[in-house]
Amino acid sequence: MRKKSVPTLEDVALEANVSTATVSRCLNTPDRVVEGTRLRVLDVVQKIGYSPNFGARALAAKRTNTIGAIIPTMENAIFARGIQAFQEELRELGVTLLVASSSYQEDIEAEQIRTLTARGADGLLLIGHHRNKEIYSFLERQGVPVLIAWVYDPNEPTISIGFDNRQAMKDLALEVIALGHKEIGLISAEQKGNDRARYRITGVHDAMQENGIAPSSLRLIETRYNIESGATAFAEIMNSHDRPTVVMCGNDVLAVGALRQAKKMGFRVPQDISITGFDDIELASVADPALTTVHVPHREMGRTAARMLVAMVNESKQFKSTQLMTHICIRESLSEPPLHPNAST
Amino acid sequence: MRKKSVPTLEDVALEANVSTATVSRCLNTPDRVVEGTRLRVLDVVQKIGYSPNFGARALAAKRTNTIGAIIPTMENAIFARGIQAFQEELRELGVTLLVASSSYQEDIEAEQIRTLTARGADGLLLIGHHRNKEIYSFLERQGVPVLIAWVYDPNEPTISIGFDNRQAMKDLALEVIALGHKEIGLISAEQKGNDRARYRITGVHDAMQENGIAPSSLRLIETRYNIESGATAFAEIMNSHDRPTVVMCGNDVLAVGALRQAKKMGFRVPQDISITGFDDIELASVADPALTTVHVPHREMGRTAARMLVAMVNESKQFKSTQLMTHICIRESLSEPPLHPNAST
DNA sequence: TCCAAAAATGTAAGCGCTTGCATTTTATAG
DNA sequence: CTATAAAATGCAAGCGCTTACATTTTTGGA
Repeated sequence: MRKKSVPTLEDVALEANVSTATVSRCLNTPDRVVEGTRLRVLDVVQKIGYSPNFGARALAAKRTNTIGAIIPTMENAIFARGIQAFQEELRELGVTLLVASSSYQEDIEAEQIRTLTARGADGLLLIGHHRNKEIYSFLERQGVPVLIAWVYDPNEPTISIGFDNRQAMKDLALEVIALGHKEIGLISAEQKGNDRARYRITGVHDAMQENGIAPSSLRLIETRYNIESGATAFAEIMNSHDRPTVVMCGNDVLAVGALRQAKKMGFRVPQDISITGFDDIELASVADPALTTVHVPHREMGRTAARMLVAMVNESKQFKSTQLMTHICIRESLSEPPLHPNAST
Repeated sequence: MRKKSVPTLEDVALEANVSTATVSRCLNTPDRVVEGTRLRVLDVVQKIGYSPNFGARALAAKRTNTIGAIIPTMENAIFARGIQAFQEELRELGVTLLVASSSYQEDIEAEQIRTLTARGADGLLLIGHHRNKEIYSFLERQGVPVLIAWVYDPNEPTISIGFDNRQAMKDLALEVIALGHKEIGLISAEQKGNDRARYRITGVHDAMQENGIAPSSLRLIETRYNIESGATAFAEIMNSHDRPTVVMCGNDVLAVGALRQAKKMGFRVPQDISITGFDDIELASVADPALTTVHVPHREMGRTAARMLVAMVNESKQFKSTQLMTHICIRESLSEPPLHPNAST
């Protein structure tokens, strides 16, 4: 029976007849070891299947080559593409990514932040600015650089990479209004702890204001982020006595839910009711009718975020927030309002 | 200026006037410390914002309360729901989840396995049985229990939790054939290194065989896992001289791509061509027409996997593979074959 | 009040690795 | 061939934590 315990640096050293220091150097700074020795050592490493203990390494070297990311959810595609790109780029930079998800809950996020930090993440990617002050000071105390993604807000103290949610949604709302819509419904994710949602709502308000439509006339429903909730919210809006002519949605997932519910309730989209989304995830173009939405450059955001964060870890100079541009993606689900709004159903 | 360095156990001990052992116990086995002391210590912990160093802890305790999972991709929803459930359950068990994705590449997966192991994952969740022998022996040497998910195959030496991909696909194919289809197309993920794909193909073969249809008549295309590829493959199949009357797809993502392409090419689904999927992810019910597919109990699989794996880590007794049942989910995209197959387009 | 057993706490030895510094070996030049 | 600088390697001190074992304190019965 093979010796059960996992081989350590020392085992390699003994077997290769060198000191542990040399083995360590073979692994970390190979050019500081003469070729013969190096080959011999690496051979032994192979042979006995040595694999360095990460904890010990982190402890001794105070560096882990690891970056953590905490996203609100893995369950829908909103963050998936961006994170995937983030991970790919990190890999190329020789950095490992640890992902955790918080289920949109602040306390869970805080816990995950502690976990990842304790695990020695050299840097952290977080979504959105909104979170407890204490967390920021904790992070600062730990000396862990943080990059905020999916938002661009140069006024926040923490560096961010992303887009202007408020402006993007405003642009879309302007488009909607330009088509003649005055009665607007909005299905949003819950604002609490979610600044993206908040910014987007404000964007709609802005556009209404600018066109002399009272922002208070907005039919706003806040709900959880999934298709079902989108459907329910849509039903609620459409069953009220003053139906809007367009239902804008805080993201594509909600919009797809709305779309489905519209179909179920017998509304034709966009003839009877227009629906818009946000994010331009795959779902948006697959839906029928295809969703008019705001295109977000997820992959670009992920890759850039990776490079920025790694730079932040390595260099201590001051970085600045980066803005990415979104654009409106006109597809089929948005048109002029019907002439006789309540004709159908 | 505050002292820059991160507080350690010793700092807490000094401040609270106890030994480091006591502080450690307050954190790990609070009932072994008298209340007064415990409160005082925890107070100090709070005050100076102490957070234990994971590496040191893992090093000393030889246990990390962490489980790793490596999935082929985060980019589409196939694994998302299962992993989300897995994570939720782990959380309840007080275990942290580390997720990595391999982009369907064996070498990347091997690397991630090493990484997660080195990081001290107490156990590992992997998808599918197929991988290099060496990896299994490496894992065994490291003493890291492994659970394979998304597959059930009691003949494999490694414990698995999942469903019988072959049988499930066979059942669906039987259904398809029962409707009268004889000309069958199949869009599959690449078989290489993907036993789920392989099992599913075999399942279709089985059903054909059983009905006296030559398995060799199957129009099979292997492609990458995304909507676009599904669309391309569908076009290829339908542009060939002997079109099938039904295109089965290895998963819903491919099926949605096929659906989209069908629409684009002017085929009515299911009147002109039937399409089926596999997995029953959200996309399937949202698509138009809604996809006939195989429902996989993702959440149940995730939760059960979590409990099993944690048990495997804690108890060393022998575990056995668990099978979950799938069922066919009949929706709109499948019907009888058209009377005059090549009437349209 | 005293004593043994139980409970609480302290002491200190590692866990496996990196790295500054000391020592040995090799290369270079005179 | 020798002296010296440079390269390679070894030595050993931690990194921050857990835990077996030792010591001190508390508890409770006689």
